[in-house]
Amino acid sequence: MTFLIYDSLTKKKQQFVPVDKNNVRVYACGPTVYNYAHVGNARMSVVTDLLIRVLKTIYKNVKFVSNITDVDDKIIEAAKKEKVKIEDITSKFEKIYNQDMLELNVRLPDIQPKATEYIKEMIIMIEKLVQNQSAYISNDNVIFNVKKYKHYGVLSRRTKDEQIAGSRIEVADYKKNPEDFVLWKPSKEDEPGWESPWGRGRPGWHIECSAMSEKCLKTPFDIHCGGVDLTFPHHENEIAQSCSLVANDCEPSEFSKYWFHNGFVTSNGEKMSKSLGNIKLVNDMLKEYSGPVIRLSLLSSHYRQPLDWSKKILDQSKKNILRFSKVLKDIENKVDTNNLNQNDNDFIRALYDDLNTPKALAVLNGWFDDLKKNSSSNENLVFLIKQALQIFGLDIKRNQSTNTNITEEEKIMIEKMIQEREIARKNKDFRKADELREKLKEMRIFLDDTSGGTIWKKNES
RNA sequence: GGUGCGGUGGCGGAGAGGCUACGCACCGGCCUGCAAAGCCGAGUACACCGGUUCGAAUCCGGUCCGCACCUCCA
Repeated sequence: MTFLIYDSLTKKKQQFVPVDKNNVRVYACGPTVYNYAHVGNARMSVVTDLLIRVLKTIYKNVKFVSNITDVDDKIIEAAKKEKVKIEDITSKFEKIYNQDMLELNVRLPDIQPKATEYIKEMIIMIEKLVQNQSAYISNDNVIFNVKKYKHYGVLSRRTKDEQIAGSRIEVADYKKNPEDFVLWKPSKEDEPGWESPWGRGRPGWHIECSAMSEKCLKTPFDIHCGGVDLTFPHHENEIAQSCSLVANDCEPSEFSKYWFHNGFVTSNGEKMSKSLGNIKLVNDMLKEYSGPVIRLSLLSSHYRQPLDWSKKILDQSKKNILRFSKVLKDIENKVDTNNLNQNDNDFIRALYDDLNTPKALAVLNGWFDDLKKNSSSNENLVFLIKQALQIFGLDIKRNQSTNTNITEEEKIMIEKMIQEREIARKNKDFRKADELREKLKEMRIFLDDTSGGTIWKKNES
């Protein structure tokens, strides 16, 4: 089976051939931790998590590294505003980020390096770039000279000159070229800083990923992931830095072989932005929807397509998850999937075609239908479904609602009302029975008359 | 102005020269005291205009519209 992956460097679907099939290596640009994670962050994490799960069906050893950016101007700003220490902000939001992602069943990366722990590596890298004249010092900043790298612009398909007219680039006067970027900048007294050959300062944004990916994975590695918005300038600059360490004309693929970018999330058709106040936080959504529901929503369209986030998409996923869980209840412990691995089926074939999740979902739906028709007697089907859900990362059991936040008193009252309704039903006093159903509904208690008696659920999901 | 991605039924969303996915909603039927769930069934589609072809939603040319990036952003 071959895995096809769309490579944004060549702008084509490519057959995935690892650098070393015994050690497949993937890097993803992680979050800057100064705020709660939003749906956009979540999409990147979930999609990358799926990529890793799929790669693991083919390759035994897959090493996944995704960083935490814990030094950045936005963090400094946030700390100033809150009047707390930088570390208080970063450690708080790092924890929240990982917790939120865990709720979405995103596995932790094998290594989650923090930028501040790799300052030494960054300095060494910058020194080399200064030495080989890829970078220059100006106004106490170390700046990368974009003109020195032959392939600058290949990833984003931009030539330096054509985008300047009409763009919003403001050229800092200490730069030789407008798109030159900062590798190292001086820090003020009250800003975090490290001693360096250029005085006390801190790294620019891009160098951290070059340093951490090199250190944790060794270059060239296989896949570099991130949101589309990172293609320019972040990834373009990463390529320039990392490749310039080797040679001025070093091919971009000598850094990472494939580039994997997920599409943007909009909110009700609009870009999520602070000014519009429409940033959807994972943390908030988890109060209303379960992890699997959010995860399924994020995977319901192809990862490269734009995704418009709305209540509708969540409600739709919620129904689908509910439907799955109903069927699943009957087959609970039928087959142990732990040590099984069968990857020659339509579901996996869809995923091997550049992670076609909608198609894979369609296959899964078909299996659920078959299973219902064969009254859960087909062991192979049960196995396939369980494996598929595992690869998708949908832990549906976790979705099952429990009536936990209900007090004993409420419980007694509810059960009393249900009993009352039972009596009314037996006496064919259906008007009273319906009244009781309505009353409970107003309390968000939903009744379900089954052959085994009436069961109830609060705010059913 | 430059770059990239799109416009598919009421909605979400794959596909990609003939077999017209899939899900949600809606409608009809079965079931049910009524609901819910489940089951069975029906319907509606490929932005526009040309062209190529026996045949185009799918290829080619043009037009219109949307989104994102070019500044921090996943």
